[in-house]
Amino acid sequence: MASVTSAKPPAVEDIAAQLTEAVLEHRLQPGAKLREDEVGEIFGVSRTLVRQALRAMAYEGLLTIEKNRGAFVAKPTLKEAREVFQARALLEPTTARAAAERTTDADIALLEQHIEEEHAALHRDEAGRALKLSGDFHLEIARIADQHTIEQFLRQLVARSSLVIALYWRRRNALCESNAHHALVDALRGGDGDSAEELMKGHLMDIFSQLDLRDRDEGTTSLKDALKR
Amino acid sequence: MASVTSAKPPAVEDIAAQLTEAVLEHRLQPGAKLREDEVGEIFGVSRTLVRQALRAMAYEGLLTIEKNRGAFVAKPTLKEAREVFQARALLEPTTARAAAERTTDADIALLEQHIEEEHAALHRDEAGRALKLSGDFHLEIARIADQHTIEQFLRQLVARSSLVIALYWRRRNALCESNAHHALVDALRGGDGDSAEELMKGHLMDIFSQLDLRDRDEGTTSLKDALKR
DNA sequence: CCACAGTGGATCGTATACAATTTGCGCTCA
DNA sequence: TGAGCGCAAATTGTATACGATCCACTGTGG
Repeated sequence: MASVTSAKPPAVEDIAAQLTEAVLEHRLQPGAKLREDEVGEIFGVSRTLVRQALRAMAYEGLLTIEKNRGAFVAKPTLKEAREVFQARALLEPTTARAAAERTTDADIALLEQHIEEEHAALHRDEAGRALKLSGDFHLEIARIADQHTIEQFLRQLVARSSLVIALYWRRRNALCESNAHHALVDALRGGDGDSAEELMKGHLMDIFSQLDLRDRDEGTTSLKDALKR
Repeated sequence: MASVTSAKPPAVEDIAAQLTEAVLEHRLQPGAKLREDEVGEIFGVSRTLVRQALRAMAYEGLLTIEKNRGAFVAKPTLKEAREVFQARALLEPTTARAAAERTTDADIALLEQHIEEEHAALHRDEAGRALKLSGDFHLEIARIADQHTIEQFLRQLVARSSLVIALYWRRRNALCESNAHHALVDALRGGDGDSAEELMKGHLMDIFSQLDLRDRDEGTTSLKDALKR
């Protein structure tokens, strides 16, 4: 878990941000438990603030809070995994189109820097970090489109996508998609809304198709039930 | 504000639910302040639970929490108002189409009952209550479509729509849309996805066009900026 | 040897106490 | 008279204390 480098007073958002980063980078695996005392001790705050942070993350769908049991990194079911990408498929292509109409040179530079960092992270064998940066790329497009509401929804969906990938990713070999991001930047630079929309649609389908979402034995869905017969 | 009719121990969800209902029914106007002590006294709980409820509502976009100042019923800006309906336009038509494929007789009965209640509320001159029921109708469709993730997003959007309507509704005369809901039910009953999608799209455009979203002096949107020139 | 009830420790849920911040009022002084 | 300073009341932010719940362990009885 991330160390506390700040001088004195970490706020709720800091706690949530660091924990979120750890989840998105797969340093905290789905199912991992986050005890309030433990987290509080790490950040040097009382449980009050920790609870706020954990609840905020639960609202984002990153954690599951079970009454009297504690907070756990969420484990999306197959159905939830499909829903996440179905929702993204509804929101992102149109948003990419809108972004194409408004992209500035500064935006392009920022996006390219993003891709660069992602590439560098991969080179350093930091797959988790690369994945997070890849997600941020998608959020950046929503920001360019100046659609704050959709951006907030996408924040949740991208985060939950990270959990889905942690659970259902097929191959272990790295990414295959930095091309897709490059192509998107080209479309945005050219102000080509049609292409941007189509590229985004295809990109999402690509990711989705690389997940293993066949029905399977649902993990820890009760050994008891499995043996009941 | 709603009285506490329950016997003994109101939980966080109860508090949030009652407050939310009050906002959706316009018994609490945008800008209204919710003091923690006051709310706590009404519900007979400590500020701890009230704070949880208020934060939950803030995540839904119903309240704005200003640090050290308190919680206020949100006042969506023009931009936010537009964004809410743009997001709904992306999510709801496709969801209505999906719902048409899965609608059962029980669903139809429930939807019709909904319309009936809405009508009755209007007859009793409870415009706020009718508005809330109208929102629930839209959520019900997402539920029928079995899209839990989208339903959650829509819950936020519908709730915020209620605030938008409180602020930007043009005419004071009642509703004009119970027809639209009837037509949707017909399409769903017939399993006609195409119609359902089109009807929903038109319905949203209708509502949107009845809002007064011309640029205007944005209330408290920073006197400072307004005087800067 | 296994099943099961009792018990203790760990952990979360809620209330309360205290600290920090804001805000409005009144006082002073030019 | 009016502007500015400062204090006090009100309100929120954070920490801590206490109670409730869950869970694993242990010991006993069959």
